[in-house]
Amino acid sequence: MPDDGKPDGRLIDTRPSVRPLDERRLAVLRAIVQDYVGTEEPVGSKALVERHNLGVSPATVRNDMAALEEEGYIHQPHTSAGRIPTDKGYRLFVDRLAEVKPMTAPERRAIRHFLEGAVDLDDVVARTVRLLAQLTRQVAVVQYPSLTRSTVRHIELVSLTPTKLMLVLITNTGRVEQRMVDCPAPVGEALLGDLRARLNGMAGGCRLPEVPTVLEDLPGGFEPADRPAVSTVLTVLFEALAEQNEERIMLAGTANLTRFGHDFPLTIRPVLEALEEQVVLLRLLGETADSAMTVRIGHEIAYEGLNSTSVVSVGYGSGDQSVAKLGVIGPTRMDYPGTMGAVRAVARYVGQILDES
Amino acid sequence: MPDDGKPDGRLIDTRPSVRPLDERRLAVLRAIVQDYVGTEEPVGSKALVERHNLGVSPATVRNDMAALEEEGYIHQPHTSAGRIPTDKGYRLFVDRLAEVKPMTAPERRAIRHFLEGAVDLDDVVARTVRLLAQLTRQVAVVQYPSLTRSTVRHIELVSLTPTKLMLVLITNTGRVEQRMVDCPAPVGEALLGDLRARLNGMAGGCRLPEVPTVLEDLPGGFEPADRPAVSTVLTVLFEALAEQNEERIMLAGTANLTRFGHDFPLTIRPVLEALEEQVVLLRLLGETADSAMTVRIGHEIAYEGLNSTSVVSVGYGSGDQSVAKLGVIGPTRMDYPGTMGAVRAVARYVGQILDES
DNA sequence: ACTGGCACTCAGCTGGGCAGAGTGCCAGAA
DNA sequence: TTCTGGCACTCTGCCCAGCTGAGTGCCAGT
Repeated sequence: MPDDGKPDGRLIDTRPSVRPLDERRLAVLRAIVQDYVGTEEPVGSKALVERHNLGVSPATVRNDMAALEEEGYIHQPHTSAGRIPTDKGYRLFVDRLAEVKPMTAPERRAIRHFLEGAVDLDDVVARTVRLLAQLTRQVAVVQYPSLTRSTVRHIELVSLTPTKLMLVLITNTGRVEQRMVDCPAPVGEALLGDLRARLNGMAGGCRLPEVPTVLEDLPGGFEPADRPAVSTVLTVLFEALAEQNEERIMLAGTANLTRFGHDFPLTIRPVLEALEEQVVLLRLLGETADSAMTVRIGHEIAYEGLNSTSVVSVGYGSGDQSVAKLGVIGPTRMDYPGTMGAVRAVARYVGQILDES
Repeated sequence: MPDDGKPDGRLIDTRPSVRPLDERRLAVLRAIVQDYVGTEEPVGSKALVERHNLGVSPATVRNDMAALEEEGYIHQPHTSAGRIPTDKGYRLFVDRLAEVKPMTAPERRAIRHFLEGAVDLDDVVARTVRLLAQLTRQVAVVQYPSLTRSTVRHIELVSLTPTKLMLVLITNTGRVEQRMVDCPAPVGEALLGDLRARLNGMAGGCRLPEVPTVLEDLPGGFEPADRPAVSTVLTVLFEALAEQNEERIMLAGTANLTRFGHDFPLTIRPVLEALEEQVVLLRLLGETADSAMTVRIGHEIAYEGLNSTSVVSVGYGSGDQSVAKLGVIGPTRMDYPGTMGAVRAVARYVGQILDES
């Protein structure tokens, strides 16, 4: 179907001088991507017209393909083979040619049901990551809800020996962090109780990043003799808060890497290496936009070992606040609409589950 | 070098009637294993005599090989190829022909130094598993120190709402477990303090499995009105203790799977799948003898997906008590002496580190 | 602007032939 | 009896050539 004058204010100039890709060419590209993703084999002009009914002849399609190749959207492994999409081709496909494929109602029910069985935060994350791996048949990554957006539910101090305390921080997302504190002087029960009460009174309900500001002046309210101990506790607490940006991640579905492709011994190695580096994964997820779904394709990914993969990621959270990210990693030739649908659906339901708990 | 009369009390009957494998044949088997592990290729008689100086001719070695094959220790992929060891051959090698290769002094220093940097239990385990993967160039598995052998350092109760408590259990191995408790009736501060004190007084220092016995009669010591709440807390505590047999595991070095062999797309898949199943890994480690090092080879492993791998595992712990297991998983054709040396050394040093903290 | 036809290219398969590694066996030496 | 050298045999792996088929680019014609 040709350009029949979309209301873009240029009805007269029906053929703007810059017309790199008309409708049919896009349709051809879309068809190439779909076929290649399905068959894993370079797709030729003849097969294309047979499988999709674009009402033109192979020769015409060949011309379009030549143009698409010229512009860098597809590429020929060797003369006289079919075409395969380039990273740029997938990019165009994702941006303009594909719609996120929504999950069916039974699928949605299954997701919800599966996640609802979780008993604690660990379990929620574990179930989510497995579910995502299974739905997409790819490698799934889920980041634990970050502490930076959560709030203090309770701070507990436990005396282990006269000078040794255990500091326990409990957040509203159910996460618990503990730290040892070596105090410079013995801490009595009275002081401990007082400190515990004041900590909770002042910081309870605060967002974690705000805690240092809120507690800044706390030592001043204590007897001079007690101040060193109080300061030590605070230091440790602040450290714990800061360190929480070093976040945890859970992984599943690595066995799906074996479905990567023919040449996979070469591709799979760097991917496995990348997956072992929490740092890499965290950076990967970190680059995800907060609300919208992010798709990074092949060389768009900064980390070299993942240049033959694509990453689909999105934030999830309770309410509309995103508290962490999740996503999947797969070969560039992946089913983008389906993957994006699954990722979106799972993110949505995890968010709901977190809300409820 | 022929049998020159070792003092085994049978100087006269130099050739006992049962002589399935004499010295040289064992030497041949040993040489085959060593070469095959090194080259990954079937090893022939000629190459053997060249590389190891068994002072005999290839023809003689051939005869020995025929005998070894007859007995099932080695096997020929096809006529006119060299031999490769069978699982049974590796077994014999490990049991009788190989010595655990001790780490060199610099290696030991490096291990120790690397582990000493750890800041908490998670970090110890994380470092251990990475270290082990790096040393052996295989997949490493480390089980978290089990709770069943550890003791109670502290039990903390925190009131979140009048009827909602948070129970925190801290063990001497540094592990922290928390549980929510929903009480049937409001719990006042006085009761909470009392309960906390009694819990710690009675259970502090106890081994975890003994805790239920020790605390059995606790509710009786409280006012009748408070007993339901106390019972609820105990129930949750006991649950937490029981659940801890569901232990955690950490994994590293999966990228080393790519060094598995030529045919690895087929082998690697079930292995990756197995590695994702904590249950499988736990059972694998569970079958490890408590003190001695265990080596399971190929089909000796109950789990089918791992039938082309070998597992070297050993317990580790503080003092001489084993609190958990660790090990590595690699192809059956692995460097057993080296791997065993590394596993043993790492286990030893983790034990020491745990002792110190 | 599209189509049919044509010549061309090239990967992948097939089959034959060859080299090399390795074996088993046997007769003779130690 | 045990080892050795020699010999014939069996394979796999590799190379080469030729063929087939899929796919292309181009061009002339509608």
